[in-house]
This record gives sequence, structure tokens and C-alpha cells, in this order.
Amino acid sequence: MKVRTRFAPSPTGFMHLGGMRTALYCYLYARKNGGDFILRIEDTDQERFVEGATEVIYSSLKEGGMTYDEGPDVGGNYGPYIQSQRKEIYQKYAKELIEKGGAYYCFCTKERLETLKDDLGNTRYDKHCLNLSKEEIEQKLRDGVPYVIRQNIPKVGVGTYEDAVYGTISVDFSELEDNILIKTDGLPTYNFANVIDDHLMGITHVIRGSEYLSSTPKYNLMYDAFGWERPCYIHLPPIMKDATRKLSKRYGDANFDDFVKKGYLPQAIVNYIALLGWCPKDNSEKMTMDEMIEKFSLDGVSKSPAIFDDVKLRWLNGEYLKAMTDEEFYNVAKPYIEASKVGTKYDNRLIAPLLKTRVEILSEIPDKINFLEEFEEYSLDLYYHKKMKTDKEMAKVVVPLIYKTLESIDTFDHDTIYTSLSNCAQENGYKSGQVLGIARVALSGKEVTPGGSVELAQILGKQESLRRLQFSMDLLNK
RNA sequence: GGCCUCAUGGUCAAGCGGUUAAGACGUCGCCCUCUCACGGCGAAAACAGGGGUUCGAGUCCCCUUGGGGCUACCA
Repeated sequence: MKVRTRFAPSPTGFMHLGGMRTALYCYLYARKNGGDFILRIEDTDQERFVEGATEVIYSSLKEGGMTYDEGPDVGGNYGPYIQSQRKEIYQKYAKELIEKGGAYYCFCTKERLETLKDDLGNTRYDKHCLNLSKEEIEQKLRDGVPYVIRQNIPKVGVGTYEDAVYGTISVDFSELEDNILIKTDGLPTYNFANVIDDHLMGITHVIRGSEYLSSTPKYNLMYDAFGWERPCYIHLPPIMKDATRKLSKRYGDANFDDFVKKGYLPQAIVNYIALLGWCPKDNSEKMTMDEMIEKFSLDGVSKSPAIFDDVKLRWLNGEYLKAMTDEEFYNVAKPYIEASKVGTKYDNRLIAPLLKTRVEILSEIPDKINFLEEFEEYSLDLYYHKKMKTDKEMAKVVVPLIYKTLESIDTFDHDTIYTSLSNCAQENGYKSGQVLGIARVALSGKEVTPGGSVELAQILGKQESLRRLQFSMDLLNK
């Protein structure tokens, strides 16, 4: 049978990384097994619906490289893929389940339910309406009494199933409540919709968070009542913000979009979250999507929660950046360079390569290059370098030599600048490092700079370089 | 509270009865070097605790402790 997995988020906000990882594993498992990956929107809770959230789901999955074979915006043979558009379907199956004895109408009022609260504030429905006669039910229905449909869970017995990552899970039916399947508004709850849709959409492998581990037996009861085959279950451990808090949208952190905005590459984010809860056999870390598909396997999925470590994400993002060609890097860095103080003043194609090994996330770029436009009076102590044996006295005589050297060349490319400066050092009895080091300070006025004097001179150009050297000479002679 | 579940360095993790208990991030040191990075080399750092089972336990079982989840007309 063809493998079919589904990612079924509810559109209640932004795409958070936990959901992103669930989607990724669904995608990887489907692709690995030559199956289909389906997107279904679970919007049965009209109260929590957030405008625009559905579009964010679409775009995030696409940006993350997880193309779905079926979904609201791409179609498919099992639609509609939005639950609010499937209301009649749920109604039909709810009635069928009632006939089969797996569910029943409940007319209890909120007030009555209140009286059922135990000392911990938990209500446990007492199956009160299960005892209603057929006539009573029909009468209430005719009278338009508001109702819900509840699942009829046996009082005794044990629900057992095999989870692909957690193993055998058993829950005593007495622990389970007769949940509401269809709400007063006629829409189903997750408890019902997921079962109906997963079956109708031919989902073979249900991949979702571990929060469903203990309620799965309830769903199995329905599969059984309908006479449907139960899917394979693959529950995933949570991703944590720290040791005690789950990474969730409630804290407003961990939105995929936010990370992209901060200058993380979608591929790096996806690659990183893949590693939170899964480890390939060969222990690879940096992987392309195709490599992940190839290596993905369920026995590498872990059971314990993983803490999200943005330091490691940064590192991985940096690895992606460093692996880019200069052209690729220039393209992603361009907007950030242009947003810095430097703007478009210089040839940004010369600046970009300096940044590639020096930033881990793109948003660090402005701070790294703003110094180019911050040339002003600086401390002459910067010329002191113990190992190179340079100081401001040496600078006083060397900076003019540098000035003359650069003044004499017309092609301001890397090689020309480097060779002429080296020659200058040699001819005057200095080590090239001494001249280069002094030049770097004289051109930047900074203790640290990304790149050396040659790169700086090249970026600044002849005119600006000479202007700065003149400034430094004046400063040294003050 | 009840039920489900998890537990290897600071973090992600390999391990699936016999290992000097991998690797990665981070940290620290050294090398390279015109500064900062990159790169290279190296170091410190872990089986939550207690009982069993076994010739032998990080690996299997039980308890304790700690974490997470469920216990909604949310998913």
C-alpha cells in the first residue's frame, strides 16, 4: 500500500518550529517511502482562527522545501482539505457512529456539567444522556434543544496499540472520558475530525506530537467501531525552549518566519530542526533535503524531548553561508549590506566575500561593516603590536611610504595592491606584516576589521584610501 | 491528584549485555595569521539515585527523584 502522511496544523498563528519539524518528518517519511505528503488545515475551532495564518503555513512549507502533493491550494483527489468545508461529512459519520453505538447525543447544559466537577476541577461526564430513550432524543431534536455528540467509551477494558517510536502504549478505558465529537455549532472537534479525515484521505502513517500518545486509544475505538483499519502511529517528542518549557507559539518564540527575518536560511533552519529528535545512522549533521530523505528512518527518532539550541543553529547557518559561492553569498547578503551605513557607496561585490566567514546569520552584517563609514580620530596605540614589533613611531615613517606606494599604482586590484605593499616593505627593510598591519590601522582607524589592509584599500578605492592615509599621517604628526 | 511518557557531558546525540562511553555545538589551549574570522591540532566535560537479573549493565526489570504530556464544546 502506498504510504500517505499528512501534516494537519490549525491556523492559529505563525508557523512555529515544532510544527515545522512535524511537517518535515511527515515529508521525509513519505518521500523516503515513495509516498504522498498531504497538507490538511484543521480549522474547526473558529474562535482561535487567525486571519492569514493559512497562507503562512503554505509559504513556510514551501520555503522550507516541503512540497505537498495534496492540499487546499494545490488540490488533490481527497478534498476538500480544509476541515471547515467538510462539515457535512462529519455529520454523516457521526450519525453512523451513533447507530453503531460508538457515540450518542448529549443535551446536557453547561450548568449540569458544572455539577460534575470533582475536587480538582475536572469534569468527568457521567454518560447521563446515554440513557435517553429513542423517543426522548427525537423529541429534543425536534424541539431544537442544543446538543453535542459524545463518544461512547466502554467503562471497562484497555486500549492498546503499537507506536513506532514509543512502543506499546496501553490506556485503561476507565481513564478516558466520553469526549465531545461534534460541538453545539455542528463542527467536529479534533478528536473526531482527525479520525474521519485520516481514514477518508487514506492516511497510512499518522505522525504527530506526543501529546496525543494517551488519547490515541480513543481514536482507535472509532476506527474499530467503523470497521476501518487503524493507521500506523508515529508520535514525536516535543521540542523544548529550556528544560521545563515547551517551545510554543504561546511564548511568541520560535516562529519560522522570525528566524528567516533574523537572517537564518530556510534550509539551515530545516536542517537544524531535523536534528532535534532524529539522528541519521551515519551521524551526519549538515544535510541537504535529498540527503535527509535518503537517510531518514524511524529507528533514529528519539523519545526524549530536545532543547532548542540557537547557538548550534547559528553555527549550522554559518556553515551554510560558508559553503556558498561568492555569487550566492552576495545575493543573500546584498540587502543587508545595502541596509548598513555603507549602503551602495562601494562595490558591494568586494565587501560580500569579507563577510562570508565572519557572520553566522545575515543580520550581523550591518554591524560588521558599518566601521567602513566610521573613519575618525583614533588612538595611536593601535599601531602598537608586540609580536609584529610595530608602534606609532614606526607608523610615522611607514604610513608615508604606504601613501607613496598606493599613489603610484593605478590598478587597485587585490594582487597589485598586495605586491606593491610587499615590495615597499622589502625595499625599506620591513617585514610585510609590519607594513600591512600599519596600513590596516591607517586605513580604518580600528582595532579589528573584517579583512586586512589589502581588502580595505581595494574596497575604499584609491582616492578614499589616500585621503585616509593623509588623515593618519596628520594624526601621527600632531 | 489520576493516567501516559521520558531520563548519556552545559546543549544535540551515538550506544541497543562485554567499548579506553563516539561525534557535533559551545568552552578552553596551541598553530596559522597584517587585526577579526576561516582552517588545523589538542583539552576539560556525561550514563539522575537506589535496588535487583546476569559471569558481566549506560544497555533488561522494579522503586525513588526529576521533566514533559493528557485529564477542554483547543488542537
